[in-house]
Amino acid sequence: MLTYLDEKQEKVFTIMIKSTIDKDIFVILKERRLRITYPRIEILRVLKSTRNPVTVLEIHSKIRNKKIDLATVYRTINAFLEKQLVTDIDFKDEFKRYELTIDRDHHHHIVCKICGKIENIENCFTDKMVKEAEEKGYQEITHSLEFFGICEPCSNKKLH
Amino acid sequence: MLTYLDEKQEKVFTIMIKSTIDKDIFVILKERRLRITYPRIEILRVLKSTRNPVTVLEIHSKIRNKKIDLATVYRTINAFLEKQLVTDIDFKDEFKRYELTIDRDHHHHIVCKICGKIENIENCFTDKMVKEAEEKGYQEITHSLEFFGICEPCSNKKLH
DNA sequence: TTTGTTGCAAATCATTTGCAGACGG
DNA sequence: CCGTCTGCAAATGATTTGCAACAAA
Repeated sequence: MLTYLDEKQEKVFTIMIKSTIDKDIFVILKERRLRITYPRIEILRVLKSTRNPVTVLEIHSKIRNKKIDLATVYRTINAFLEKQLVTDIDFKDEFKRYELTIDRDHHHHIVCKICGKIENIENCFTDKMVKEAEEKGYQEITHSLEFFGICEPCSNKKLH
Repeated sequence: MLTYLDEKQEKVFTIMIKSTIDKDIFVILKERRLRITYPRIEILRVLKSTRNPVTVLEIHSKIRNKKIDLATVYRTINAFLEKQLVTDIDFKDEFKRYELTIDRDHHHHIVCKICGKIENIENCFTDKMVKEAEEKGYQEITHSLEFFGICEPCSNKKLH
């Protein structure tokens, strides 16, 4: 058996699964026909608890039980991506980042080019551009949009 | 010596550089304080002749003289990126793509999720969102925006 | 002459994959 | 029990880097 927990803990865990585990997580997985497993519960927990898009490495480091393999995190995130449970976001650095799509309105981000701080841009005005794409004959249109800039604290530091 | 050309050709080339070579390319490189070298001229030529964002591999395969190393293409593209001569574009596949910034208006793209065809979206309406970012205190704001959809031919094929 | 560039080969590093054993339903 | 998921280790593949030779200015 996979020894995430010792024998006693395992029984407790089994009971947890059936009862006290965050109903949301249970439902989310069920709805997408994903099996309810310990790694998936943990990864969802981390995703739900972070406000910014996170890298796979960040997810892995925030998981309590270190027995969960990095490869599992990659595979899980890709499964989530297929089920459109997360979106992938490109901040033009070496890591892909992920964010839950559920429980949040559609939004975008601005990243500080200096310190890397991330803030949300809550409004999205892309309808005219989507219309242009529709006129070209495209269907099922999605978009990815990120902003980059220098935040106030970093601007001030630049002036010494 | 680097044998792009034999001795005679080399002299011809030197003269070309000083006279008949695309003035644009000469000026572009000079303005950015980049040395005028054969690989850079070739890479600029390829970039100027392609209408869609291209990968480093595509650039390399379109270069006439195959002595030019892939690593040189990577280094050159990164130098161009620093000088803001090209922009990098993420289509969420495994390759980064690049496009000349000069000689074109600001625009975005829509990529067919099935066949990969790329078309431009000529209009950009992001000013309200940029304003939101400015209100948060950000300066020197840029953005990356790509659209994804299914093009008309691919939609038709899906219906058999 | 000085400094920047290139070719070549090797290294890097995020991500993927094969497989056998373990788990979920 | 069947089919899916996971851990482990090894592979993959785009991109980067060290270095010595070479070219631009």
